[in-house]
Amino acid sequence: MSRTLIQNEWFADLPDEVVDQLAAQARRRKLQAGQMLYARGDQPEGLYGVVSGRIELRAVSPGGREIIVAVHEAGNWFGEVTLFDGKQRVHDAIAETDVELLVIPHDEFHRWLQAHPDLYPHFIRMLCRKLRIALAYAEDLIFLPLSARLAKRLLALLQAHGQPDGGGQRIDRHLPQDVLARMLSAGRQAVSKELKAFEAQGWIRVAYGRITVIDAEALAAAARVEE
Amino acid sequence: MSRTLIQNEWFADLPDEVVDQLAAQARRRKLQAGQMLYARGDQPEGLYGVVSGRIELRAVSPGGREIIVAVHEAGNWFGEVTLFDGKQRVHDAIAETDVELLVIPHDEFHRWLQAHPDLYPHFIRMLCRKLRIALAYAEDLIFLPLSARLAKRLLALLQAHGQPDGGGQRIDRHLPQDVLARMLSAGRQAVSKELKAFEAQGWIRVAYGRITVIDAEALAAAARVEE
DNA sequence: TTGAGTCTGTCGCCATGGCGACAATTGTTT
DNA sequence: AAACAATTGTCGCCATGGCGACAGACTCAA
Repeated sequence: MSRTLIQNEWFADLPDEVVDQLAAQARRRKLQAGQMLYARGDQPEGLYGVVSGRIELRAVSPGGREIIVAVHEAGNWFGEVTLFDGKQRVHDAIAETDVELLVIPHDEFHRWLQAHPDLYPHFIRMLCRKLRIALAYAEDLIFLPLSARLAKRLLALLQAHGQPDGGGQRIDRHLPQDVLARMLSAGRQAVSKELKAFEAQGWIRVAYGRITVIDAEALAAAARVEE
Repeated sequence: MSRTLIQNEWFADLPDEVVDQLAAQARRRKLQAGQMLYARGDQPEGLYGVVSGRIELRAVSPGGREIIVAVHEAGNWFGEVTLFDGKQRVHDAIAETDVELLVIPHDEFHRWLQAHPDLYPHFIRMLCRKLRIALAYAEDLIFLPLSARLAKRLLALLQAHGQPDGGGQRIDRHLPQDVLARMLSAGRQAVSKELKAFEAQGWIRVAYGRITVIDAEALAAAARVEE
């Protein structure tokens, strides 16, 4: 199993030999860019780990508007909810790039888990973490204006993809503004406007498909709600 | 332990003698209307079960706007996330009426759970359920107009408090429109307008602090997104 | 039955932000 | 380098809904 994957929080603090048993059950799967891994409503297959590439989880409105709920890259595991409750998938999962996955089938995972009941608390904590994230996400939607949500998201992206660059940290991934907009469930034009405003403040630098954060402090303050 | 509480899904399908052991650990607590049980940021104490009365979980915006995140009444358990991850409380909990609670302290619960590791999957499923609810809630916020969210909420309230009444089902609880508004994180006036619109369609009857649903079918359709 | 406290209906103003349109710019491909 | 595709900046229109302000309606307790 890829080192990145087992170093991920999902398995990082578990004993090696225990993880290895599980790894032995994992299958590999490759997807091409644009391919759909599963759709909302599908029956769950198991737990997925991203070895390389990027998977987006999306939701689509009745009217066809599409938002990006989560992005999973090398080292991330996803699909835990359905892994544990066995019910239908909530989101669509699409490969944004060519992707290599590990798949741990539902039955194998649960056989393994039953053999290690001491690991339950670990996975319970993972679910709690997700739940807190979801609650915070909803709260931000309700309470924060677009500018603050954007600032927050930029900082999160910086966290995940920051690369030193000139006077600041570049978000080292192709990031068109309309992707950013769908992550925030906002309109592309509104995001463009806010980015310009941040740039005018000297907090970021905006280029074609690329953003550099110059003043992370100021962004953090804006995320708290500016005026 | 109150029958209602152990018949709740949290413990309903667990063997009686196992639940009784836990019940033996529970303490009772009484709150007066208006009293705060805990606030966001507090350290967790344990799991709470409502014996009688009503507890509201709330979130407050930086600007002081207050929304109602959840309402717990007789038979409900709450506080699971902090019970399992031991971190700070996410919401404020306020007694809306005089309230009688059961409190299962953190340590007792975990001692009990460790003695019954076969119950882990049960609690994992509970957390998954909560997570799905939170995700659906966020999605509704993003995708649905106020009218649809209102229709949904009315149906949920009907589910919990429906009483046959004349031509329909009365929501048998004191329910001023501004409470409804805070449940939907909307403004009072907007809710009033939508309620009037529903009434004009003949779907509900609106009275002082009281709503009667006449055509639940039509509401369900409106919840799906009308035009 | 009367007044205080609640609750509701409505109007009007305004901020946010969705969205179409289009021109300009930058990247990519051949 | 030329054509095509992707991305961005902006303008303008419009719908949603937040919110203050009141007036009127209702409830309940004294």
